[in-house]
Amino acid sequence: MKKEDFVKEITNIEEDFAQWYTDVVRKAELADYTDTKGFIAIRPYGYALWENIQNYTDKKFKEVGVTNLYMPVLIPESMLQKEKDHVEGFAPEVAWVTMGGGEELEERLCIRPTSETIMSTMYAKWIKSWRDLPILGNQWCNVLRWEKETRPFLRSREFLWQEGHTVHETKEEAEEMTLKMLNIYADVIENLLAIPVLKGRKTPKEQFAGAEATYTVETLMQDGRALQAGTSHYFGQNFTKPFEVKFQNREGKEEYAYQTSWGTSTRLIGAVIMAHGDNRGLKLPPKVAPIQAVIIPIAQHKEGVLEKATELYETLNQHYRMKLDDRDNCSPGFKFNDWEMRGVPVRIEIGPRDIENGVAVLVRRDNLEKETVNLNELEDRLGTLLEEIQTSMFEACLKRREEKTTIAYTLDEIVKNLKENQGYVKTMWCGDVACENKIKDVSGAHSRCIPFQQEHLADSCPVCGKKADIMVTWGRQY
RNA sequence: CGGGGUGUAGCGCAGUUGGUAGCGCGCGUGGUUUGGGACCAUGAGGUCGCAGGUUCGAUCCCUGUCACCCCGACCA
Repeated sequence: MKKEDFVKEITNIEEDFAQWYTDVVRKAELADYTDTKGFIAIRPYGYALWENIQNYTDKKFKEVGVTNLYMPVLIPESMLQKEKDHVEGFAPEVAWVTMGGGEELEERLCIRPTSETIMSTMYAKWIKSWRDLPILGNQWCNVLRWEKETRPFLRSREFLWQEGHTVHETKEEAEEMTLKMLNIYADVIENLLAIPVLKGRKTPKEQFAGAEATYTVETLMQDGRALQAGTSHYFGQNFTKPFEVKFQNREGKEEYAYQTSWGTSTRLIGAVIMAHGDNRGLKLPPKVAPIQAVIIPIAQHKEGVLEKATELYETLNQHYRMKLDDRDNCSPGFKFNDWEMRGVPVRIEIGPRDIENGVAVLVRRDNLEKETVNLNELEDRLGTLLEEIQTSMFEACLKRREEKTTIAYTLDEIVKNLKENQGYVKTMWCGDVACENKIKDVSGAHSRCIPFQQEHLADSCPVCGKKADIMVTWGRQY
């Protein structure tokens, strides 16, 4: 087969980013479409990625005292109705169960789009006194949202996520928890997934249905579109009042508790694909890669090659997630491309020539640089190389984000910058939702957030010209 | 949900002015190969997205529907 034919295997990333994305999802065997719209099958390689994200995140949760629990997938309609804003926000995309055991149900049950209502209901039963607080619960589960437009990992009708729901004695403690969890998300995304985040608070318009404040970690993809990667909400007493989550405080008086919730999903897999990938396919940061290095024997039928490769595998596999590709029905060249498509950070080539010289060849996926390493230094070098790759992938991503971030002082500039550069546009904002809507209408960009790191760019709002002292970052989103 | 596009073998595509299908890759088997997508031989694999309609006959024409992709509106 000629080389040009293989190039067509996935769409060129510069030509059609969206198609490139779905090609990579399929060719790297992360996920596949099923017969039901918006429901994907996550394949073993994609699920392994999710498990690595889960393990890292779950450990961070537990370090701050969060414990896992599980709530039912079905929620009675009356329970969902209790918080007005929340229902209004979610009702349009809820799926309902109306039959059971062949009979119509007395009350229809919704398939959870999120679990604030049932969590609050159960917490109300468990909380009597201030001594029962805080409750720091989290569940790893699936939820359903009947989306119109779907795309693997980024927006499917069913998705896997974690949702944490905590209840506190005081407003201050709940607010502190909200930010603590946001910082864990930032840690996961930056340190594990090698994607820089923009931390900030959502504008009231973009806030979660029922929240008093929503904080977000925003990421930017290679095509310049923004992706909300995780959110953390402070609810105040918005849910504890209708759900009667009450406790006797230290003075013996009955009081409503303060609540938070926070979530991140398999969408993070989509973020990894779109933040790092290239025309060879997926590019995985070493820390999250299911396979950190693949060993490819060259001329493996020759005396001693496979033995040496196996020996290397067994040694390295004690400290790294390794794979030995000993398939005898494909050529080395095929294997190189195959593992590049799957984004494995390092490839180790070992052939007769290397064995004779006591070396192996290491090739890094991120920039395809090759180096020859003595076998007795291989283990150490692999370790430092994986760290180097992790760091340089983060830096490359950060650099792209900086290049795609601009400042605008007028409405025209916002539109112009988004058209020319995509990416983030920073402006001042007066705080009026009318100006926010205006920007969305003319540019197609939503406010990403009010970044924690504020800058004073100007004195007035680019839309209405009134006094503005809030800086907002805008961008077109997924 | 509006505008546009695409559905033929696992993947990429031909094709039949209406007479029920072919190519390349991949896959099975045997052999030769192996430092960037190997080669020879041989073989398996398709109710032409689905449902109606027109017709002696539909993969092809008509209608509907479903799925996927793109651009908008809505959302993790």
